[in-house]
Amino acid sequence: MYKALIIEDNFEMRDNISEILKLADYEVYAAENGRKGVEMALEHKPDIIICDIMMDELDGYGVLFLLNKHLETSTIPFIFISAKTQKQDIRKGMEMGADDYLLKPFNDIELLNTIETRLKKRTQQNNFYGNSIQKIEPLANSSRGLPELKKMIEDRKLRIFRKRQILYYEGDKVTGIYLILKGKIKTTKIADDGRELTTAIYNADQFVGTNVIFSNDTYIDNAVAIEECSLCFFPIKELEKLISQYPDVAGKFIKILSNEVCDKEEQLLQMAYYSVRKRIAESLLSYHKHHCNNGERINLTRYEIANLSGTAPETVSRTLSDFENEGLIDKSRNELILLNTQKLSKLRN
Amino acid sequence: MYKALIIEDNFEMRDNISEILKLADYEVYAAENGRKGVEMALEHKPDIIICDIMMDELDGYGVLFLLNKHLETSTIPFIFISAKTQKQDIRKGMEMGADDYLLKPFNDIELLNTIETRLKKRTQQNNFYGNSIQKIEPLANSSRGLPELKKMIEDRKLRIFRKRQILYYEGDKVTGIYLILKGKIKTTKIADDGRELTTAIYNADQFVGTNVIFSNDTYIDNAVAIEECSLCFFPIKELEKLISQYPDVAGKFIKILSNEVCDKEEQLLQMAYYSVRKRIAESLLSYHKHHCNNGERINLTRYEIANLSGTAPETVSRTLSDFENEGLIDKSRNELILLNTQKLSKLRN
DNA sequence: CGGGACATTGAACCTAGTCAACGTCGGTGG
DNA sequence: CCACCGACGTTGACTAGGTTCAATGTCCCG
Repeated sequence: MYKALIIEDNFEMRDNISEILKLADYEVYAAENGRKGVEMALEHKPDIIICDIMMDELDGYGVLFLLNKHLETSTIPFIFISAKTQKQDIRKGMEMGADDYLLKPFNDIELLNTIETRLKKRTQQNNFYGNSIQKIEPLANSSRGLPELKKMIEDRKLRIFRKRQILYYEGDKVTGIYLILKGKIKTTKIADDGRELTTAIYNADQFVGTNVIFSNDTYIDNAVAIEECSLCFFPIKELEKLISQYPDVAGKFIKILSNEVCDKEEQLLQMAYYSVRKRIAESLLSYHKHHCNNGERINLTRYEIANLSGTAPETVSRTLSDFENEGLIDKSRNELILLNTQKLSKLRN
Repeated sequence: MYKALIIEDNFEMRDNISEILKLADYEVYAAENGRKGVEMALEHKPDIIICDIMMDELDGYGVLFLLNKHLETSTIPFIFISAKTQKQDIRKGMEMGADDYLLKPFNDIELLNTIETRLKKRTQQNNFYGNSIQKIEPLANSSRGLPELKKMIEDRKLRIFRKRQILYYEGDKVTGIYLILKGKIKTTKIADDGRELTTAIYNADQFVGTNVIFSNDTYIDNAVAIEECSLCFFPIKELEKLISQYPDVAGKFIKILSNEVCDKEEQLLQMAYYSVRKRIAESLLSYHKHHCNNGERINLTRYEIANLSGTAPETVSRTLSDFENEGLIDKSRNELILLNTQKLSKLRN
């Protein structure tokens, strides 16, 4: 029997939903404001949470934010209910990690369907989780501390992030870092005028946010899922404790970090002195090398390529057309193929 | 009684110098080629080495290179003798860490003077060394491994680098990293067309070359002394062993590295989207903040500022003139004073 | 005092950003 | 099912910022 938690300040609405769910054989908990909702979630560990957005004591976004901070509640499917049809509101909810959206008014069927879909999806994820943990094996290959690291991975449930969902913003208080089990994450920095620079793209088996370990209270860049991802979250304190105990874990992160420094230095040189043409070529080559394993195509938008190479989208468009004319690449609207990586890597400046 | 080692393939020359030195009460060893010279240096640990450049088996540069790799011999004063008056040859020798240059022909007085000067200088350095080790104290403040690190620092003799002397080149095999006791070091990368980007400037109490720990076989940037420096060298293997043993040492380096990553990301953003005007301002501010503690002036050449901000020296010149007209800085030929750091940091792009 | 390194200034040129118009695709709603 | 909208891509024209080349000036060192 599944446990469901309803957080809704309107009495009628709350009662109504409770009734429906009880009839559908759920064990139902109900809270009349956000604060109580969070308390109940932590106490009862429900299997699913349905939460209104507009509430007095603590609104739905706040509830989601708080629950995400606790490991035990961060993986519970979370459904917003709201009359807000504004796209940006939905977007905001999704970015924060809500799993679904119920728009008022909705009927019983819609409600139950939505909940069931989410529960089913979560079950699938947990099955998948069994596989992805094996992929971690090589990461935790030997000696003392790394098995502990592996155990940390196993202990925690994985978290699913949707495309475009935000892991953290620059300036957010540091909670922890993420290991990617599946999918791609990009980290970005935003310039004063709003232009965005993609500082890195991470793949499965890589850590995101390592640059805050032992150094920062707040994140110094933004991290966003660029496709559906499953991630494993490591609370910073536990991780730092682990590092302080096990030199092999520490060594692993030193290695990761010094590689990052090397990469960034290289990027820096390119940014400083290479022509846009060359920078775009390098961006494509690098992306291809790290993220297109078996003949996969490059599926970045012009805008994303521009952010990677620090240019304007129009310039990317032009340059790609040039490349195509010169027989260096093949391009369609949303796919790129590198035809001559040799030549691409040896462009004149 | 000082021990002197002469490495010289010409018999007459070698014999001649030996005689002079013996008369001056040195204990003299002589080798007739580079290979033997290195062996003897390692065996006898002389107090000073006089070495010819042009030799068959192993030339003077090779001797110096090999001796620098061994800790026990790397701090021995090293004097080249050569008929080469070419400036670039002298420069090369100096860059490699030779302490002085004797040009053929030279007389007895010149020889003895040169040797004595070097020996005296080395003694002074060793005295100074007693102070600088105390400066390290705060670095090795607590807990288990850091005292070991401190011991490593104490155990090894410091090495003096002259202005413009090279610590390592990009592509060189990694031997170790350096801790700065006094002076400033810059790391640079060179673009294909020869333009140079300064990736960082390091100060006393900072480590240079941390980005190779656990990751690279060869250095990925160049490191040069920008003023007279005393450095402490850590062989990479010993350091990595220490890190593997002591988590607090590891933690220290993780902290250093993640800070570096953060810095470089910020630089990257600036390089990508900031105007040259703003980049130059940021370079000045950053240099001022980190390297001009108590009202010191900024003493970088236009060329160096250009390398820091990824521009052309002419542009720096122009921009600085603009800044001066706007009352933001005061400048003379070789000194800059920031008059209005507030305004400088808030330039429009 | 002369040479060389560094700094300044001018002028020409060119790369890449910006603004704008238009094309194309996919999804949504009437 | 079609029309429309919005997001993304392409192309053109214009512009400005910055590099480059070159000439000249200034300081420091031997």
